[in-house]
Amino acid sequence: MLSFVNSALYTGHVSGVRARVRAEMTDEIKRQARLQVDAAGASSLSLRAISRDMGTACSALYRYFPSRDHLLTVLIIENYDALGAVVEAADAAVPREDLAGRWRAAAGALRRWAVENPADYGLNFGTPVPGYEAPEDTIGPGTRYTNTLLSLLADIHAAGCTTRVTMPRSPQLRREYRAIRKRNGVGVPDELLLAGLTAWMGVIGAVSVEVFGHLRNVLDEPSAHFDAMVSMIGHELLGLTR
Amino acid sequence: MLSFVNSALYTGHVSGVRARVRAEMTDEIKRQARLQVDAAGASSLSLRAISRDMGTACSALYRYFPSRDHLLTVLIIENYDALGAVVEAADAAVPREDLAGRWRAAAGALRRWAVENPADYGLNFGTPVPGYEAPEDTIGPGTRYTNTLLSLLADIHAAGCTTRVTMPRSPQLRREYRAIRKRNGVGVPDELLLAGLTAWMGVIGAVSVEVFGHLRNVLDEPSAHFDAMVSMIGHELLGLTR
DNA sequence: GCCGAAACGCGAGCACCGCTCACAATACGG
DNA sequence: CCGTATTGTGAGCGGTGCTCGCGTTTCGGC
Repeated sequence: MLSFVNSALYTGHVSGVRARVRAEMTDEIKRQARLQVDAAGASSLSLRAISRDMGTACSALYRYFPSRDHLLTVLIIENYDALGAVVEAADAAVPREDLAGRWRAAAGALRRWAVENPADYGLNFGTPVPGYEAPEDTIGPGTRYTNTLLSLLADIHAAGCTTRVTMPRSPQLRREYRAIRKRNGVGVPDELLLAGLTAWMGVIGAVSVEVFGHLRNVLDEPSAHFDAMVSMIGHELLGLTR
Repeated sequence: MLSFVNSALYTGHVSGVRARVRAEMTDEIKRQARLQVDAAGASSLSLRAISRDMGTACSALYRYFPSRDHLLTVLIIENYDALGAVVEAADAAVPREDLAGRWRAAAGALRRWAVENPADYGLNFGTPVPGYEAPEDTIGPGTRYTNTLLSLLADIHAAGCTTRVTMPRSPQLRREYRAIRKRNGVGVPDELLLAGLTAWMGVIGAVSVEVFGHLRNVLDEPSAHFDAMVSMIGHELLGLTR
């Protein structure tokens, strides 16, 4: 992790005083950056402010992160990783045969992480900077939480749950789904894939709408609706009969 | 519209040379701002760059918009209005008794507007600035496209369509839905409200995920999946039998 | 028609930002 | 032990939002 960042800056040995100090410094920069992001959002993250808080020259930070964007990229990667860990843990805490419970747990964990870390959620799932191409390093961690959902989908299929969802006659869409199956190595039928993608987008939409403040004059306590929606999606779309 | 902005700056009569020039100037600023937002995103909107393009002093712009945030707020309001118009037109272009067609048209119009104006969509539905409270003026236009969906929901209920969705035993959620009915004057039963909110969040999630680039390695052409998802939601959740 | 007041355009200026660079100090490895 | 690579420093460049005082222009009431 973080390879692309440090490889361009530091190629020395990992042992020795210097390497340890460097690691501490890097961690402290990230810690301060996270404080700023949580306090005032990613858009107002300032390397100069970090340097002030740390008592160093602002130019010194560029020895550790080549640019503000690279620092933000590292935070994004760590966010994806943290979200992935949270969703995986929630899924793993439920007996594997309780498919509806696992679905609710995974979706609820995603929402809880987002609500507890709104700025981080906004950094990863909000408006991207135009022209900002997600570096390779973000792809791996970025698929961690979706892989949990995909595995759950595979288990749903393996358990013999059948969705009521029907697939439209669209060769193009069938080709897309075939590519997804091949890329991820899951043998989920088209209907369940359609239902699963819809479930995923529904959760992302519900969380985004809540975290980004669009429910202010709609729902007082969005959690009750979220739980009802997730259960309903599991029942009506994913075919989880209980 | 724009009342809160201009009321603090200009209270003169609407006739006369000065008022006309002022209106032209205001429009030109907004035009240039929109060019910048579309080109490089809202985060890099610069009043100084606008002043350079217009050949005026940067301080002159503050006679028209008291701050960069106010200018962005005006753009947000206009975006909500444009989105509302697009969704309303799409809904109105379908025979009122074709409920499934209206649902597909409205959802498709929202997505099309978002895909054609990604920066604008990001400005309204993406990461908000922490601490940024949406001014009163944004609430009205912001509910325009949701009102279309609510009316459609009411027509679905009036047409006798019954959703398969069942409501959980949650007094709190029932209270929330009662408040929504009272606030919007629609007599939609709890089950259909749950289905409708889920449908809305599903659409927002699908569009956000696409526009914000999270489908890059998932779907080559998201429109096919979006159409399938919207039809499926109409059939399975909203109870549109055809 | 005139004259005070309101609105306007302008430029300098403040504090902040990301980022670069030459230079001095330091720790490491051969 | 000494050359070299790494690090910290401060000045500096061009950019940003925003403020303020000034002179000019336009408007509205007398």
